Amino acid sequence: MARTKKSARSLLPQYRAGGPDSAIEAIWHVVSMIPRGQVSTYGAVARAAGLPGRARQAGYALKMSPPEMNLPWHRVLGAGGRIVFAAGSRYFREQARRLRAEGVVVKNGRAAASAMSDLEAL
DNA sequence: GCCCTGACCGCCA
DNA sequence: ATGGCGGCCAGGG
Repeated sequence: MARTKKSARSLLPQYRAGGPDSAIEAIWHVVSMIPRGQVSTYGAVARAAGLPGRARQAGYALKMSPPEMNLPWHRVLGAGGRIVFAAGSRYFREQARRLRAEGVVVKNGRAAASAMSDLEAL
């Protein structure tokens, strides 16, 4: 997927203004609610956003999220708590660093299951 | 509109 | 644990 910019980015004003009314906004909203020190997965986020089976959308939404939004993207992992970025890559290290910074145990690119939050309960 | 590429997922060999 | 496969769907060419 090559980069995009405007489409999703142009939704930021609406997101700030009101409640989620689009797939991307719903995802951003869910991610913003993951507690510090806890993590979730793309699939779970998508479900919680009312988009079951659309984990890819969650990834897309995060990729497109404006930095100014300061979403805790690092708390979103692949199935099983695995960091999806290529091991050793820049983002991989960045995510592991941020997670450990908030107390999440990361071993071999995988977060301890105990840190997995139950979005259903939010 | 068709084809390919993804910050994905679950199932099965 | 590892790899392949089909399913999912938005963008870009």
